[in-house]
Amino acid sequence: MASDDEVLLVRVGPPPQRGESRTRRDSANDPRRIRTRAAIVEAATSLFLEKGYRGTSLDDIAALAAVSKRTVYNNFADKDRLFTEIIGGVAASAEALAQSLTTTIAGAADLPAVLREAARGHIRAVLRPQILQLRRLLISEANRFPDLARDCYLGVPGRVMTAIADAFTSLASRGLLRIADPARAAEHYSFLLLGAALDRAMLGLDPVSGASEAEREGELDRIADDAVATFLAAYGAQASA
Amino acid sequence: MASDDEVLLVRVGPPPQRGESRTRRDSANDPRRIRTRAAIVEAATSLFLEKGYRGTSLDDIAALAAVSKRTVYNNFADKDRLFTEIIGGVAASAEALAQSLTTTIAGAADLPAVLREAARGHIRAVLRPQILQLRRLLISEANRFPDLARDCYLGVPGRVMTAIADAFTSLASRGLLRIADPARAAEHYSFLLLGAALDRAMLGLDPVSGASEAEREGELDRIADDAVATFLAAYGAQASA
DNA sequence: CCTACCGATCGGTAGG
DNA sequence: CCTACCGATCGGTAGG
Repeated sequence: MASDDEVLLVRVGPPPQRGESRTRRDSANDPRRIRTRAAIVEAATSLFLEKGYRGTSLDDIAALAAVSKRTVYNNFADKDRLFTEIIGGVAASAEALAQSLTTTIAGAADLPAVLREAARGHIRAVLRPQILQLRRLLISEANRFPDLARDCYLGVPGRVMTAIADAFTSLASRGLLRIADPARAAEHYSFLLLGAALDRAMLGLDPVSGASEAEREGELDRIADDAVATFLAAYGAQASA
Repeated sequence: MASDDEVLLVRVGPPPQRGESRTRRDSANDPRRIRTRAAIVEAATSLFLEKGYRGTSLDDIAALAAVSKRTVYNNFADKDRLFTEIIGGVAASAEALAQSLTTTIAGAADLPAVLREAARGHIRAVLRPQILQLRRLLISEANRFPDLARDCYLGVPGRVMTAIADAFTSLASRGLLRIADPARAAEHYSFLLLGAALDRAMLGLDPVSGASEAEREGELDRIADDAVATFLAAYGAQASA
């Protein structure tokens, strides 16, 4: 499984240009400014994910980034825009991570084995601490930032869902699955796999019950295998529904 | 289906006695004190559910309850305890609501029809605005109130899950289901039914896509029926898994 | 039970 | 003169 834990914190780069990209080009590409902005983004990302929107003050962000608060305001118009950019960046990273999960399914030869492998990776990706924090944060602030929550949902789990639905359609056309409604089948697959663990994780409970690391890994595998077994029993080529 | 929307706001009654229940018995049962406390509980419940913990000030609560802020502190030690009592009361009401959903399944004669009916009621109960707000609130404050979140989870969805598992065990012993792991089967049933709609609702999206009321009701029925069909295809007596 | 008020901290901005 | 950035502080409001 992927070990790129930092992929979620990278969003480092020049600030978005607003019109006057020609005349201010030099200052925008100033290495000092780029470094400063990256430090703010990194600090804000970890603080927002950990403490939420209201729980994070601009003083905290400035302190962690080792810049003055005025410097934060020189790079971001206000707290709302900073938050939106940060979460959008994390969601974009999560989206890239998610896409890699669904490419392998469609070409499956031994479907059960491939589905089990994909499911084992999928549940571990979704249960990564950063992803769980992102979900919690979007849920917490869905009232304050409804567009952000909707865009992130459509961008990450929504795209994964349609990718799974497309893969199922392809598998059905090859006679490997019996799918009447691909979108519904993708929902069923996703929540057979993720529902219980995600629900527990969102409420701060351990998503899996194992004590040791090995027990937890085994439990994750069992969840994935059971989900695939139930899915194939219902949607497999030889199934009755 | 139940139309008792106010069942979640009732928790009206004398304050919990702390030791000295004899000497202060009169003042604790004072009708004025009971009425005042009920007003505070009602105001705090609606504000906490709507605006969250940090978004609700004690001034707001006092104003809505038409009492002074000092009166709130005369009834509740601090904001944390007020919040904990409020949420515990809402969860207790939700628990009572949930229990009624699972009693009918076990004695099923026509299992598919009974499951469909139970599922249609179940998803509507979970998607009630107050229940969704409670879930959102517990997720948002799971870091600040970990014990509360855990207790509410074990008390409401956890008990529903075990009740479903027990019903499945009974149905399996009568040859109507093929269940190897009742707890897992209950998870699969629950999240086939609720997963997608709950996930969308948590992020502020419409859980169902219909525009008119009738379309939304039809979509809810379809979600329930599809979940039951998939579940029975996998776990029904004539299924292969 | 109310008015008044506290230590602290919030998001945002002043001058240099 | 420009920029990026600083120390200090603004007016309001939080829980208590």
